Amino acid sequence: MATIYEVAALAGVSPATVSRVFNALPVSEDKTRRVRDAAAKLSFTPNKTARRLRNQSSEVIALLIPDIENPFFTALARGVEDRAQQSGYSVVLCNTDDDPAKELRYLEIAVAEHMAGVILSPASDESNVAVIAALGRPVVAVDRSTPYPVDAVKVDNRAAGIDAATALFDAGFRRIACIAGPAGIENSEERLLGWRQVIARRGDPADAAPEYLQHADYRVDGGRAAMAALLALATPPDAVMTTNNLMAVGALQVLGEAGITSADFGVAMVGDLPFPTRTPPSVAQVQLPARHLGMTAADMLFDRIAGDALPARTVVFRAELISPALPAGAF
Amino acid sequence: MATIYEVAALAGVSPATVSRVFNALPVSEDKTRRVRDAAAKLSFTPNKTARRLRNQSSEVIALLIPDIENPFFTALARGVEDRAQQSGYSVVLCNTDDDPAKELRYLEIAVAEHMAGVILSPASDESNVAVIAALGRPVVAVDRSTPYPVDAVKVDNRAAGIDAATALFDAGFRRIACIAGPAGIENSEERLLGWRQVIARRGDPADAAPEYLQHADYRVDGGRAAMAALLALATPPDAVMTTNNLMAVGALQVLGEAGITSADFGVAMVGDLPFPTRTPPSVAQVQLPARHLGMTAADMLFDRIAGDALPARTVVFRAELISPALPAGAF
DNA sequence: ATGAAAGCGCTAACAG
DNA sequence: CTGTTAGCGCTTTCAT
Repeated sequence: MATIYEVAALAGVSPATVSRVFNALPVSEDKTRRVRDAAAKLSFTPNKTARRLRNQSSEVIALLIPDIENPFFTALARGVEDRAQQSGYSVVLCNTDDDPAKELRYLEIAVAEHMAGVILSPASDESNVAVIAALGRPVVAVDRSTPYPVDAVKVDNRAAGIDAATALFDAGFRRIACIAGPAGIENSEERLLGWRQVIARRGDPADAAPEYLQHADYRVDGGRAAMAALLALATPPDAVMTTNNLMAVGALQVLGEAGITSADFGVAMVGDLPFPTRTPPSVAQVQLPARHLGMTAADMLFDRIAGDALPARTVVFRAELISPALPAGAF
Repeated sequence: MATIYEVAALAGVSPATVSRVFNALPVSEDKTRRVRDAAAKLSFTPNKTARRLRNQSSEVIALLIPDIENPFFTALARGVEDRAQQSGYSVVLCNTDDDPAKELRYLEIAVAEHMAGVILSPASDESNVAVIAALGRPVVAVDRSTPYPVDAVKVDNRAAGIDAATALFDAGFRRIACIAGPAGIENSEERLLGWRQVIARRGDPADAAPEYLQHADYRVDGGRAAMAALLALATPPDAVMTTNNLMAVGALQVLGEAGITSADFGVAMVGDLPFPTRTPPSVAQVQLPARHLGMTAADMLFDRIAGDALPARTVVFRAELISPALPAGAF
């Protein structure tokens, strides 16, 4: 790894001039060429660590997501990455496991590593965004928001919940259960609210049971457990909606194992069924624009990095219902 | 952000002593306490960038994978991450898109950013591992190997291909097609070889057709296109195996759209069907220990970082066939 | 337009 | 055990 000193010596200029050439500052044409030649000969690459120490900032942003194994978040990550690439930034992907401690650790790393900014999907309301925002580093919340006033990109979760529940009602189901995410995760709470609203407005109280609301973690096994509990009820529901994609996968697995088909049982979800092998899958999906969320969050972050100092904004996307002709047969 | 100088001043010691305390070097108990108190009061965190510039190394490793949206690679990433966490390292996840140029860019970043090591799934045979290995930074190849002599963790791809093809034969299928990955990607070539071997050994030449071998990219749409091409043949196959998970998803989609069930058509894959909604899915899967690959690669990398200088090793895992009672009905 | 020199925050000799 | 000091490689005044 050659340094600017070696390049300077070879080119017969000062280190400062080498630096200027690599930072597109005014340098005479002649010297510019000599520096470039020398740099090429030595295959010189500016040392980013030194530059970072000097500048107190780097061209790296952190993306903190709760579950790297959830296709929703990987699609979101793709969106962020694509935009970052365009802007010459690298993305450090961190998996928080929805663990506030892990999240805090990564936020501190982001500070200590002089990252240019952070995009995160907060693990909880107490997510310590202040840690990083206090240092003047831009932060954008994505998919979930935080009490701390920073930019945010989300979907209209209430509407998404309403759409999912409505699709089941419209298909003729009446005892509609809901498998919600962990209490305290904002987007799940909102989607759940949409379900409640539809039940209250269109349902018959006789069709409702408190057990029709199940809470689970946001993963496949959580969906499985919740669905099993629902089927074990004295009067099981005749349909279920889930507040995310992976819990729907678990629910469908359990339904399949119980030999129940979509002729008997409605399924709707907020999110996209990941890697479906049949088309159309006989479940209603309220599709989330994951990739766009990521792209938009990245755009906002780069605006902030560029110095934009307007008050915090929130962008809300509307999710789109893809409803098959329910009921349809096997799932 | 306080510095060691401020901490030193407050504690009444020299900066070097502060440094020593934070690096667990011998310091008297009294001063240690004073330093810790002062550091706490100033909420001092060592500046990692400065440390990195000084040490020419950091506690960050890079993980380069070809497709972050493929659950196989996210599971692998989880394995790496878990081990890294245990060892106090952070993981920078980079998505190469199987693009050698992007890959090279990330490798150069890994060097310039003073990362402690790299785990990568090479995009091609020409992957310029030399760039990083030449600098004495450890590199471990995972899932795919490279001509450059570095540590590697892989699966027995030939055996996996044989297992997949054999499962279809054993289920009574005879005109067995293969949807292989891009030519030049080692693991696909090996799995394909397994298929060839089974066909040659057990098949009737009359049942074979050159068109039964299709090449596609490693993604869902590639699998779709290849499956459509197979179904359009004058004499279509009666079964297909794919050399990865996502292409199988695409193939299954097309079969479903064509109204073909597993009673008529066998499907096998090297890899795991991601997020299946029915159990057991009526396809044969040769399951890949993705997470273990990641964990093992990380372990090897940390060994190297710790100074292990033995000749390059390759660890090969054996994949495990999960075969349903084929044929079974709807996919 | 260009060079000399200071310093970002930390660690590792080297003295003591 | 502890303090002093010299950099790691780069950017940026401040002169020229």
